[in-house]
Amino acid sequence: GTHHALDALSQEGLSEEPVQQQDHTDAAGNNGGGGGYWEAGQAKIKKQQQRRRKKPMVASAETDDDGNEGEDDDGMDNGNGGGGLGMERQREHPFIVTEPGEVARGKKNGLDYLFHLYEQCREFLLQVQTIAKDRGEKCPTKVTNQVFRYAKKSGASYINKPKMRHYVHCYALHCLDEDASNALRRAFKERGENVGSWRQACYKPLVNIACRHGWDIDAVFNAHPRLTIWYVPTKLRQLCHLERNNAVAAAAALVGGISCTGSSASGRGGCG
Amino acid sequence: GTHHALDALSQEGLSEEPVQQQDHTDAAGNNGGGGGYWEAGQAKIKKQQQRRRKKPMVASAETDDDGNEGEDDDGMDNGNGGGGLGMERQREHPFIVTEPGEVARGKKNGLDYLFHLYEQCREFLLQVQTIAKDRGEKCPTKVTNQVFRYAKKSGASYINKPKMRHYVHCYALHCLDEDASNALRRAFKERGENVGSWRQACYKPLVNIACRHGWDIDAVFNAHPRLTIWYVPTKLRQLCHLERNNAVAAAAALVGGISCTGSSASGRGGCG
DNA sequence: AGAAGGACCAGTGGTCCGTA
DNA sequence: AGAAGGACCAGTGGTCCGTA
Repeated sequence: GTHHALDALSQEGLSEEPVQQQDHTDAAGNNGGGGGYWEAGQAKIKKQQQRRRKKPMVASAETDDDGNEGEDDDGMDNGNGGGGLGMERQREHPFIVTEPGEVARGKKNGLDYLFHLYEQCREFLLQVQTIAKDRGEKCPTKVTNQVFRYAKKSGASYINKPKMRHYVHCYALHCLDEDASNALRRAFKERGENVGSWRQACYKPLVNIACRHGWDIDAVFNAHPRLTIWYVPTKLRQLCHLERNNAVAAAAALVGGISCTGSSASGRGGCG
Repeated sequence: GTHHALDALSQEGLSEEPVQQQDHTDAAGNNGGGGGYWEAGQAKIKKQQQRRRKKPMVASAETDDDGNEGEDDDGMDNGNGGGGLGMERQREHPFIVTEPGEVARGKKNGLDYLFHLYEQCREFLLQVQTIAKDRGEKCPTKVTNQVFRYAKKSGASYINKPKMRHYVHCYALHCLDEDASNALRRAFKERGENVGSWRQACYKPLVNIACRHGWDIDAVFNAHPRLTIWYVPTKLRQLCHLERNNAVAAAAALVGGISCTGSSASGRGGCG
């Protein structure tokens, strides 16, 4: 692998939080009843669902650093029932908006490091693929749960699914238009914006790229070798769809009452 | 769609069975504990798992033919709580081994009809894809649960997942080498073999095809436009893997103690 | 307040086994 | 016995929300 100097950067001075322990006594179930698939992508219906509140947990303990203890098998050791009391689990430093090449100071991580995590995931996927092919098992083409599990088992405990999914579109912009990505970083750093607003701002240039490719954001992802292994984020997909509809409506307004020729949905309006 | 005269054939004189009703009171759960992913593909370990026995059900009722009742929405109506008593649900006729072009007599279905079901699934997938693209939702590339649900909703109640998965490799042979498939059908019909043994016999020629493509059965499926939408069956994948290992072992035996040059795993032995 | 990530949940892939 | 398919289950994709 091409393990990078950046790896070391994130390891110094991690934030800490008390370790939690989960009791697995509640069975999930409830596969009965309603909800069609088609409704899922629609509007905000599902957002209204009640979620069972997680009950506050008792602070507990486990030995951290469950890296490679030399198990020869790939079975997950999800035995959380580690030993002593009072240990604290580390949590990654929060990201801040940094310029390209800039190393974050203090208990922060920079965006070069964020993007490097995506490269690491890609390497883990490649390893999982190699193993799967060798064993004659089905071979993942995307960064799946299996890959995240493999990364964790390989000691990369700082990689996790919610984080990687959260920033996928930022990485996408970095891959697809590095100049635009760099300019955005510099602008948001200068304005003193936080990571959340930088992240939000990454959507728009991507929607414009999709526009230039007939609004097919999947095709955009699949055309890029480092991006094709990532699922297109739901929100980005929805934004592209909304903008396409806007473009279609604008085009329709232009022609007024004249009947549609059938090419308007894929017609080129302005792409931002 | 290219709806076919074969569709009608399966509709006359279906077998019957009493309708069952499922109570959803048992919650599944049990997500605690062991079992790593990697073990799943390995050997027969998982086969030993105990399965909870389903308790015998009370015979109940529902109105059949839940085809297009004119719902304008795609939500599943999985309300099983239909009306009158004493109705009986129909079950498809069993398949028999037929020659190409031969129509099954009596309460049987022939193999042309079986293969036609795969073409119908493909059409349903194409429709699902069209709808998904139009809505800006993620677009399936394979025949998924969603497609089976759509097929059922569209009135094709004779299509179901276990059946289609069961015979996928038979359809694969039909796609990849129609002459060999036809010859096999004729031979097995002549010998009076049942569908099960014909189905078993379809594996071997496919393994030979995989052999000629460097044992990459996924590549074989993906190279064929009508086959790429089907998941490679687990058993076929395993057979290809086993045969590859045999070929490697045989090659290794030939060279004896001489050190490996690294090309043996993909080297060409005989392909049957 | 802004942010990281454990853990949850609906719906999936896969196929067993109660059914006839 | 041979076969069709309802229904189950482990592990997935997706992300909420309790946490700090």
